[in-house]
Parts: sequence; C-alpha cells; structure tokens
Amino acid sequence: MLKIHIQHRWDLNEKEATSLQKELANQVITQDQLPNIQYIAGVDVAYSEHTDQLIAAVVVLDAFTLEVIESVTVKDAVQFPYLPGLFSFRELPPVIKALQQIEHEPQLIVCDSQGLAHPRRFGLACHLGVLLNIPAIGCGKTRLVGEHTEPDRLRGSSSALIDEEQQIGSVLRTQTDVKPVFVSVGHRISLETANEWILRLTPRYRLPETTRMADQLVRKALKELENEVDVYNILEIDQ
DNA sequence: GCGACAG
DNA sequence: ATCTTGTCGC
Repeated sequence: MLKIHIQHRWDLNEKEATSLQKELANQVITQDQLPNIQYIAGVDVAYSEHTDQLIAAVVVLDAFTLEVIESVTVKDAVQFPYLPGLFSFRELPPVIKALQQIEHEPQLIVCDSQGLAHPRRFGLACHLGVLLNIPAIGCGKTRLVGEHTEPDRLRGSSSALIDEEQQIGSVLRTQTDVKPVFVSVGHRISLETANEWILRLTPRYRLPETTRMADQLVRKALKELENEVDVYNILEIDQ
C-alpha cells in the first residue's frame, strides 16, 4: 500500500490554498533522487457534466516495455473550483484515492500538467510528488506561465521555458514537426532527466504513453457514466 | 484597467 | 476541460 508522506486539509479557500502552496514549494527537490525505475504511473482527470463528478485514472506501466501493468479509475465529488494556479486542489483528491488502490507502487509519476512551471513554482506535479515523496514529472500540453522560443522542428529538440529570469521548464519536441509539450520538474528529478524520460515515453506519439493510457481510461469511464445516466432517465420516464 | 489563464 | 468543423496522413 502506497504511503502518504505529507497530509493536509483540502477544504481550503483560495487564500489558504495559495499560502499552502508557498509553504510546500520549499519541499520540492529539483535534483535526481531516483530509485531503480521499474514502474511508471500516469494520471489524468476529467469532469463529468452529467453527474457533476471528477473521474481520475491511474495507469501503471512497465518502465521498459511500456506495457500496462495495472489501472484504477475513481469517481469523486468536486470540492474545489477550477482556478488557474490552484489546479491541484481540484484534481488531486481523486488522484490520490486512485493511487491508494494501486498494487504496484510506481517509482515515477508522470502528470498531465505543470510542475515547477507555475506562478509559485508548485504545479500539480510538484504537489503530488511532495505529498507522496515519489519522483514526479509535469508534462503539459499547453503553457501556464513562462516565455520561450520555438524549439527546432526535430524530435528531441527543446528550448528553455523562462519566467522571471529563471528556467522553470523546457518546451520539448516529442515528435518531429509536431507541437511541443511543456516539461517541468515535479519532485526528486532534474529537468534534464525529466526530458529524457518524456522522450523515452513518447516513441510514437506527442504525449507520453502514461498520459495516453490514463486519458483512454478516463474517457471510457466518462462514456459509461453518460450511459448510466441515460438508462436511469429512461427508467424514470417508464415509471 | 485589460488580457491571460495547467485541466 | 469540452464541443465542432475541416483537413491531412496512414
């Protein structure tokens, strides 16, 4: 069973959440502290309009074959609004519930969002990494903060993502002539190593296999929820 | 004041 | 995030 390293309340207001981020940001480790990586987890979350719930999926992949070893999906109530910069307070509760049901503990977690590339240097990937004390990478599809130049068109090219005179991440081309992704440190990993892992996880597609697999699960669960609601409505009408 | 703003 | 339409590549 996966251990929670740091516990804190989740029923916070905007101001409390922001100050908690500033406090926890000091715990982020930006150097490599990686054990032998056998399993990698991918996490993704989606919102169901039909049931007003969040759906979180966690997928565990074999680090070398990239085959799916295990997966868990969790439905949960929304308890925090979407506010740019406070994303993790909305999405992490169901993600942590899902991770606690995983039998194969991952040595690396790849998140579909930012890590250090965040206004207070504490994006979702940092938050999850620090709470679990597990190495984590943020790999977002779009930018939250920072400026950058366009990376060269070839797979593996990257350019620096800069905010307030410091490099907070990299803009990495995972496929030649395909829109790049935004990689940043989550916890216990260097940016260089994070980039290497993202490249290893993208042998074929723009997004890491971890993210793709988790996204597939989330979409499947979303569709099933819609069908359940439809069946329920039909039964109601029949009565 | 205005625009920008992970999912 | 989600939705929609159009276009391109396999």
